[in-house]
Amino acid sequence: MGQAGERPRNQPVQERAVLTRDRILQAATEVIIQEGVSSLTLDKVAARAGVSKGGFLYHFGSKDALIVGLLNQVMGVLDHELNVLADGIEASQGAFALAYLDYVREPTKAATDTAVSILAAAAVDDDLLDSTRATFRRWQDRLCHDDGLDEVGALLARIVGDGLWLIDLFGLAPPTGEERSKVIDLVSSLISDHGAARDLIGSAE
Amino acid sequence: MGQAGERPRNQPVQERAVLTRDRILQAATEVIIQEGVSSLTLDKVAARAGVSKGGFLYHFGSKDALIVGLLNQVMGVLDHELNVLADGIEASQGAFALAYLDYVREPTKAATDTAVSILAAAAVDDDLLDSTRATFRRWQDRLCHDDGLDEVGALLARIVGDGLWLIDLFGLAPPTGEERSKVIDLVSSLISDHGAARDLIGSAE
DNA sequence: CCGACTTTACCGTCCGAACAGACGGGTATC
DNA sequence: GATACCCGTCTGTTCGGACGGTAAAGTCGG
Repeated sequence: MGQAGERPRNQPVQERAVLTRDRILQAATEVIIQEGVSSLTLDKVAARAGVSKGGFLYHFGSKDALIVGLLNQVMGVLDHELNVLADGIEASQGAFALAYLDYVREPTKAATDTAVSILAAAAVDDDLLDSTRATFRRWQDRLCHDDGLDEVGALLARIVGDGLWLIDLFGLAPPTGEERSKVIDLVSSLISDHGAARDLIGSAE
Repeated sequence: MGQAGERPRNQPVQERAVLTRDRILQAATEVIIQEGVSSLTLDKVAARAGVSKGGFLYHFGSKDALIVGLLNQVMGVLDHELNVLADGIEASQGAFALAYLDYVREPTKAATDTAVSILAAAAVDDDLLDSTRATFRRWQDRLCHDDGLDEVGALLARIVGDGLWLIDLFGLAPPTGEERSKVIDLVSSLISDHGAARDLIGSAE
């Protein structure tokens, strides 16, 4: 059997319940990362979480519910980390965009988990991604409006950020740290300098 | 039943065989697009291709083989279309990079098929993507060397190209044609103008 | 403070459906 | 008549999830 996360006894029920829920989510993430999306079965997740199948189904009524739970949790973490990163940037404008880019400077655990969950959702049923899509739409809005960026710069930041992130996920010849950072620096300076984009377009045609 | 693609009779065997093969690949692609990756079963693909299950297994010995075939075919198409596009661009340098960007100006069928196949492969078994990864590595090499671009520009082109493509795949708030084209134009002019990138980096720090 | 009751959190088993792949053929083409 | 191409059926297995049971934790009247 997989190493069952120890299940604490003699605790307030409500508290223990949420811990079990978290253990299940954690177990599911581990299964996907280690064995792939197709190995994500209720039995395997339950076993790894140290819970019976019935116990599992008490917390998540279906496999779809598990995946939605996975997405909600991990997207929440991502959103929070992005906010923290944005707050730590002292730029007058474009702080969120710079954070968005800085976040993918190297692959992080939360980003990987999210990507993995998205992949699982897409593999099972496309509709499960609806709430995730809403989050991305919110990020796009925030990039456009809250930061005072021009729309092209905002979109560029998101494409580069998401692009790197998704390239990492599928392992499609992901760039290593050196060039990767240079690209991020380039794009960062591009969107910080308001007139640069327009000048370049003008000189091109 | 699904509309079985008509199966031509009275034809040279070899020719008919390859046609059947193509019909199967086509049917598999349609199933994934219309019903999702999880609905990709041998029975369904065989029925839609107008072939018995045994007939299917004659051409593809396993489900994995089907997915690999799917990837190889569609990546070949993509590679070919990219080359055609690159040949039609009269730029002195960076033609392939410009083609790479131009290709995702709007989502195309081949790109969608590829993405969908990649998703299927990733969902079933990560290793099935190995040959696809090799193709991306070749593209990256070509972007770097054959075009005389600087490495940062080459990488930027690929990140933006792949980024847009993958955002489309998952429907993660994909940008519409207007802004999308502006971003592509911006990046295109950036990588065409050799000194622009360096100037921007210099002025930023 | 104490019993009776309800609710929460979880267990173990069972089942039907779906699926991948094997096999033993048939038939048209060379 | 050999062989490439294809058919139809069968089987073992796997997986999702329904279900009945149970022991704690919480609630409440007396």
